[in-house]
Amino acid sequence: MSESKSVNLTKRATYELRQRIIHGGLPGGTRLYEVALSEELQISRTPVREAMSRLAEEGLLERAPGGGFQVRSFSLRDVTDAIELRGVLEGTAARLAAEQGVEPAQLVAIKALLDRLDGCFAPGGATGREQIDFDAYSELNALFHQRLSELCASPVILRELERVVSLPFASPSAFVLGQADAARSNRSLALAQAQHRALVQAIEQREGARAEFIAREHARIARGNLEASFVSDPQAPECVPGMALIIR
Amino acid sequence: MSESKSVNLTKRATYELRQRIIHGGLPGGTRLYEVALSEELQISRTPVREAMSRLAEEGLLERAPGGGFQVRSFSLRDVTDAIELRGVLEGTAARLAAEQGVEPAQLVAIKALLDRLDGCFAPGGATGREQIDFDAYSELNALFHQRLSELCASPVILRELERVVSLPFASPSAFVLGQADAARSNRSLALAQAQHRALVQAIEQREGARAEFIAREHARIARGNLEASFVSDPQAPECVPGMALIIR
DNA sequence: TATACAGTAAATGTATACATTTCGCCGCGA
DNA sequence: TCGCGGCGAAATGTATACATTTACTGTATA
Repeated sequence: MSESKSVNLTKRATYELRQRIIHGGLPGGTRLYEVALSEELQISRTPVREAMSRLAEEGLLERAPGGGFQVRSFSLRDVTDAIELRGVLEGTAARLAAEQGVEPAQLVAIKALLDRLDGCFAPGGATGREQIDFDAYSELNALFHQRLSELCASPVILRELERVVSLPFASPSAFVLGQADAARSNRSLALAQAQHRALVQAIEQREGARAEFIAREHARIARGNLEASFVSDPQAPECVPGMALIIR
Repeated sequence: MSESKSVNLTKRATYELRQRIIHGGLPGGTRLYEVALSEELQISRTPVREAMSRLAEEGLLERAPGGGFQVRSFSLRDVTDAIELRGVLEGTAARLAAEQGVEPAQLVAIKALLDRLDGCFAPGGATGREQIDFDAYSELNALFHQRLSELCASPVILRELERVVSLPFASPSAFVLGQADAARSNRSLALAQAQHRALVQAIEQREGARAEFIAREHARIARGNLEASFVSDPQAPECVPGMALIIR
């Protein structure tokens, strides 16, 4: 608990509320009352209000009709669409990067990331089953997607992409961790990594359409994993952050 | 000036600031100071602050590094990208609509809009040059794009689309009005209307890929008009709302 | 001359009192 | 029983005093 730093109260309130929303402390649809929250957080109404405003900007809250805020709730369809949207936007970024061409240094850097991602697949030894370092993969994967998006050098595209990705279940690494079915998980990640390589190759060879569609297909893995999560444990797949937001 | 209604002060401040930003009273990059603005608008700091927060959410302001806000400024490239992004998102909406299929009633409604758009092209009589009702076209065009986006029945997609379109120069009707070159303008609008029809046809026939790419190409008309505006009058094409935001 | 530091003015951040609006509840009447 | 209307509690909206942070500027020292 190092959140009670000397940073300002708005940030504290923002952080605290975000945590509660993502982890299910404030389920989707919950109305947030300024007075109640400020008493609970021991922070006056002004920063709490400001925090809510920022979380609305972030997409976790929505403004209620007669003023005030409530926790945004997402149907399974909404989540599917958000992932699809990420695929479309990443695809656009990749296409633009391919069309415009990218700095050699950036290509070198992103290829280095590819190699590091490969390093997460430890040789399985005699068992034949690879042991995957999920935490490292998850982190590097997020970084890879970030760098990939930056290749298009478009602040406008990047901004919207960041916005979509800020929804926890739509982020590229949302479904990496804690999948119930280990075998399925290994297959997903191997396929995903193959797509990562193909994407970089397409951009390097300036194949815009190919890059775009690989990125879209890549996002479909997440979509598949989401649906698998719901099938395997429709009750509470709490492994995935932000799952609490999804109404069942 | 009916803006000094009895609505609350936050809305007044939001409206007033938005107007100033769009019409160039507050050029891109301008830092907004709460105290100065609240004195000028005769409104206390709290609603002014709230208004700035909302305009940041809208994309017209950005949060400055050390706190506070400044007017967002857009390069020509940013505007181009925003229009491209609109094309991509409208394309996605159209594709999803085609893939899922839409209610017959909605198709009927949007076809009625197509007919009304046709009505804006008055027969040119003996001159052979059509007289176009630009204002009516502009309004119907905006409505058409709105309805078209709604066909995909996806709140998530619609939300992001609304966000992009809220940038005045990225809206579908941004470049309809006040084009310097009348002949060019007529050609654009006729082409655009042909694309409108093709789009609806593609959706009706469930041709997702076709619908997507027509929508993208459709947005390219706006991009072309933007570039034409800059070539014809690089100084101050004040005809297009939001043009003041673009740094030259 | 450049840099670092301190002082100060002005900005944003915070708390809170007060104003206004909203919404639900209750009672009255048709 | 249903609907309308007003009353009241509780919510958000607003103003403002005060706190804190930031950033600039001027000066002193290396």
